[in-house]
Amino acid sequence: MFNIFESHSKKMQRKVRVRYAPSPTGPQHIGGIRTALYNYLFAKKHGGDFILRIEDTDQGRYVPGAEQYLIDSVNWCGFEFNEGVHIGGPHAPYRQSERKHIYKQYADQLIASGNAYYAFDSNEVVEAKRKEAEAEKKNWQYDQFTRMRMCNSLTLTDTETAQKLSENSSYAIRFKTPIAEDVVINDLIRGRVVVNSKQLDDKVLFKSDGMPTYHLANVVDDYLMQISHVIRGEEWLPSAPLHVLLYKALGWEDAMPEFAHLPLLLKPDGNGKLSKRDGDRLGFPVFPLNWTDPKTGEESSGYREAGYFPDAFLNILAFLGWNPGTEQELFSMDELVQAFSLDKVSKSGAKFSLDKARWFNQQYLQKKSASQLLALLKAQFPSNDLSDAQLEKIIDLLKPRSVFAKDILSASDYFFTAPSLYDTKTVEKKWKENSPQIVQELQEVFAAESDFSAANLEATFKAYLEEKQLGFGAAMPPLRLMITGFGEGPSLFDVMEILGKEECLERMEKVEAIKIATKN
RNA sequence: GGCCCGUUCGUCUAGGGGUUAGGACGGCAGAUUUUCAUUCUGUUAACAGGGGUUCGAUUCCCCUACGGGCUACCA
Repeated sequence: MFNIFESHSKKMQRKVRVRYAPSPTGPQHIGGIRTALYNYLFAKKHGGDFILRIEDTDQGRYVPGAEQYLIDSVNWCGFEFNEGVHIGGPHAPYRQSERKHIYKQYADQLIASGNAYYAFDSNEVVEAKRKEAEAEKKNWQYDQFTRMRMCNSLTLTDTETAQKLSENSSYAIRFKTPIAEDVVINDLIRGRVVVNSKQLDDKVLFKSDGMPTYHLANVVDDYLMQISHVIRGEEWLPSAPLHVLLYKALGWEDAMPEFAHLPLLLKPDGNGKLSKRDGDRLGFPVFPLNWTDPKTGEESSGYREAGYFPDAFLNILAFLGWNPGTEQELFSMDELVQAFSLDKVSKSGAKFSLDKARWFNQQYLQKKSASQLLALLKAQFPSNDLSDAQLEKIIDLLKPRSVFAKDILSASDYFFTAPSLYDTKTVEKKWKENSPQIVQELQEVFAAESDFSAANLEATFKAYLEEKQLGFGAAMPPLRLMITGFGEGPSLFDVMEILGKEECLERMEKVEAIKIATKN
């Protein structure tokens, strides 16, 4: 007990160093980015470092561009690494393929200490064993119960082993899992998890191709890079006991990082964890940025291109599996860093909600000023001779009706082009027998006005209604139809003010067009 | 199959031995608005089931069910 306390407090004093360690097998989906984010938040909260390490020990699955994609994604979200493949650092290189020379010595060390052994069994032999067991509906694994019946340095004599090695026989190095030992993981999110080592198989640590497996490379690098906390997805929980055992076997128990296994992001439609292959199938992007598969050319859409703001996306991600325990929902990055805590991370998997995501973006859109949005949208507006002030007015008018910035763009057409088509439903419902006459009369009334401000237009309009004993419903919809082509939208007098007298009168001229040109 | 993790409104979640089980999204209704949207108000809806422990359990324990993960010389 005393010892546990001591080593615990020693760990608490360590400088916080966390890493995000993806395998470059394709674009990281939102779950991966969330893991990166939580690592970052945890690091910053504790004044620590955040490291990017690329775990590319499986050459067969390497996908070019995946690494850069991840870096671009993280940058778009607004956070950064302190060390990593792209920026270097005191523990460079940060790509495991470039650290290849490092791992063998630790595998050798494990063999020397009796914690690992050479396994000469071919893939076929092992596969055959599995198939055989499967046929009997049993499970077979290379473990403490079967290893003495296999071809390895445990069953071979030393000279036989030495001969095999000198013959350049293909071999792997397997971990010699301790016999029936309770392995304890004190997970920061899940609490105490105990697994008996007899359940574990003798995992390959070093592959016959000269590369380490994930397990070895991961533990070695975390140790060498002085990682204090391993924050990763729940899919790693089953191999955490192996990792703990490896730290012990390597004599690094005191330097072992703390573990925190994050809940998974689930598919919103049925079952299973969210995966890369879900692509666009789910009706929402699963990737932060657009991605084109270099092999198949298949394209997947990203949040950036879908129109999400990075700060909104960040907020959405942060809340998928974490909450501050207060009722605040909108968080800036700084606020997230302040509020983040691992013990507020939930234990169960979360399903993504498109509605909630849209709501977040809408909140962020409303918070942006017209000038901020103008900077974003100016180049995309159709060519026009409106002043920035007028464009900002348009933005302010359209903003409350929008979820994405691009919604403002698509709703602003009639400010730049006179409608040539008119909304069918509105025409059917609101364009009455007397509508042409009302529009014509209003045109005359407005033509007489020199003050084309929204306030004056409204007053004039109301005076006209008064005089003619008409209700709003008789005059407003037809007028709006003529000016914008739609049955709904922002305050029409504001629209007219921006459009100006000449343009408005011109649009009101085309009462005949209503009958021939409609749209849905 | 085995091992491990999980389970509060439809969704994200708060809470935690005694609460009217709270919030947000969505839905619905109403108010505001020339219309639409915004905004505001109200409303809808949950502790998987069964056993314990306890004066009392949704909260603690066990079992079951369900969901998920892992079970590769992939990560």
